[in-house]
Amino acid sequence: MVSNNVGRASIHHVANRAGVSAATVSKVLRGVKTVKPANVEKVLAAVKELDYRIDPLASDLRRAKRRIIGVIIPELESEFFGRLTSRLETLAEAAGYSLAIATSQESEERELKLVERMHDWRVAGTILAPVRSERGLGATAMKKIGMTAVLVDRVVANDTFDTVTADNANASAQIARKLAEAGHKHVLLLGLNEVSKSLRTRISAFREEIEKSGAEMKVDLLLAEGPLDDLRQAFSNYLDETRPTAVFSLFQRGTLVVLSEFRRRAIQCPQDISVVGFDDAEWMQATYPAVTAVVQPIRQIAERAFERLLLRIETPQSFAVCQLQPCTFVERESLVDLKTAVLRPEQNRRRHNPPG
Amino acid sequence: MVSNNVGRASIHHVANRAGVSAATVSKVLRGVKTVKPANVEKVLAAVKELDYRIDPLASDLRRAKRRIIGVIIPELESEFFGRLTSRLETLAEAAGYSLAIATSQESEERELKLVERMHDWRVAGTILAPVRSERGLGATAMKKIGMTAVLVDRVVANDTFDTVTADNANASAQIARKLAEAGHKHVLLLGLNEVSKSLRTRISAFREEIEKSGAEMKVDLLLAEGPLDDLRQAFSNYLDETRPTAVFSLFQRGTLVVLSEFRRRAIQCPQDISVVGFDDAEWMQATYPAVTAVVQPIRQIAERAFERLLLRIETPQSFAVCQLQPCTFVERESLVDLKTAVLRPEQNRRRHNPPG
DNA sequence: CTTCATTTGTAAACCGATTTATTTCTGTTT
DNA sequence: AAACAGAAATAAATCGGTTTACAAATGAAG
Repeated sequence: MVSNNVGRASIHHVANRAGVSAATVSKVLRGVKTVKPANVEKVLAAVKELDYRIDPLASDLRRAKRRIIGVIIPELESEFFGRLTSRLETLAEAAGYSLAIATSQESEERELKLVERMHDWRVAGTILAPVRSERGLGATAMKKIGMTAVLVDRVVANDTFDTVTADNANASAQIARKLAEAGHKHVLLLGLNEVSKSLRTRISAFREEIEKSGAEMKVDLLLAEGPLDDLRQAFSNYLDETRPTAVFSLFQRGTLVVLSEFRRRAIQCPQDISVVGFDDAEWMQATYPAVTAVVQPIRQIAERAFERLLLRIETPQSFAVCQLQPCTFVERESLVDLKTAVLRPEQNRRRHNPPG
Repeated sequence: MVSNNVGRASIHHVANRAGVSAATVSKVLRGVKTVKPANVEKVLAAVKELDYRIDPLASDLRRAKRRIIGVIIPELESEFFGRLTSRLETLAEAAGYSLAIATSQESEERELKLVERMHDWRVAGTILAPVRSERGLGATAMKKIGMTAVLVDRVVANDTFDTVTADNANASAQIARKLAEAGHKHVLLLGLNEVSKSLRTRISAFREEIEKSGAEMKVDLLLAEGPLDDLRQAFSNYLDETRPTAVFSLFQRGTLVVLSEFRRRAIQCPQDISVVGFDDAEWMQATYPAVTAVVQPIRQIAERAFERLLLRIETPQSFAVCQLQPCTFVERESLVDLKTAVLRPEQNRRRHNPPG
């Protein structure tokens, strides 16, 4: 029986050509040993002649487990998730899986839909970087469904799923300590998307560290939901009435907002206000000034997450582990020690007047 | 006959529950009208009770065309392809397709493998952003296979595939004109990955424009294959012996190399050397100085490409079209007019000595 | 009350693979 | 040469759907 799928040979074509049954072809291709060498030859020849390749989806259908791993991330436009996904792709391929990548676009409703889609696709497992946290719509649905999954990035420990994330708390506390030691007595924490677990962790860890250490510091917090411009506006309003000695941006694009607003207002950084950013980017070495930042261990997050997922796919695990990957810290120019710094205002003026 | 796939109801379960045949269930679900309302009710009820959802892969298997569109891009770590992919995802979903995203990691061999994988997956069509050009390994294989595809970004017109790309030539010529008009008589073109068609177009268009206009300008070209650090080194060596009046970086990360090398050497931009970048990024407004750049119409590229692909999937087209999407231009601070600018060196010194 | 034309419903084939249960082919051993 | 064990090959069932071809039910016309 020869089918009608234009241009593409099926296993039956090969069987015909080789004068054997489809079952034999399947065996040869999967390397089952119980085939006479002469027949192996014939099959291989037919495969070559017909340019035959297994249809992995048809194959998976019968095997009842698909060699596809779902990846759901909030967005693809920042370096963080791009890098993460890229690394996951490499790992997945090495393990014989393909990736089904989808972005929730920072929407929990969409996240839920995507979880369902992954379920429909019968993926072997899913790596979810939730919009919100391990209690969000997506993760909740996964739990109900009983999906094999690992949660990354905007999560904390959880008793259903393995979680892998940067050690936000530690990194944030470290920044708090540094700022306190550098004599900063008034710091603004700047964030977006209050809903993200990572952000909340960064905020609370900062506060707790200050409290614990007994340092004398006023900590302001500025958050804005929705588009980045809202945050820009809020930050601008804030600066109209307050001048902290340092700003700690809790996410990458926030750092950009800070820098560009400083520029617009001709605020000198770090002389007037210091800046530290959570989440490093390549461009931070080229800004004015170069930004001191926390760098997240993206590679490690990807690797640990994938490792756990594979483990769970292959052997059902009894309890969930929570892995915190340590961040590192790049010291550049944007953060000064108020106690030791001797500021020479004359040399620090920028030449351009702020545009507009 | 009730199957064994744990936890998941199949169409047969639903048929049983509703007391009809699987064929009827299929019809109801696909909205075929020839089903008695009473049966529609029963099926819908059973679907809800069993939480049934069609397995799209099994469904596609029989339909012989899969509702999956392949996307092959060189990398996911830069804004450009992240944005492009994101947009494509939205478009694909609106049209009832899922995306299979894969990165060639700037390797043509990998690109070829991915084309083959997409073919194995029997995708309805593929959008390829080639590592090299419309004549690279991937596109060649696609042609041989007879795959429905659209080529984007690093391509020019082609008689087999539709191509969609930024109008590199025009944008580059425009930069050439601007530089000439601003009195720059010695310009360095800085690029990576000589193999990319876009880059080659940008270079040749620049040269041709200068030649055509008869402007008097020395044009140097610096390229480096492989890692970015090679380019950094090459650029550093170049600066040891030459000082152009302007650098035109032909790609985004090149602009970063230029800026950081300037910083290291305490070269004043734009007073000592001007900079223009191809491919804008959000961070370019926060660098020192803010970078004047060409911005690529990513959204439009995604939309035109998807539109053409859909057209080809639905009705085989006879001949290929080539769409050039116009770029725009953001004027910021890094490019000066040598004829009018009055430079005041005293105010332009940066305060920090270059590190190291 | 037939007869014929429509609707509506379903059994069975099919998509392209894998897996099972069974048959056929070997090669020994009596 | 018959009997039997082990190896190799295959027919058929299966995965979860869709589609086809035909049968059954319904309705209208004669």
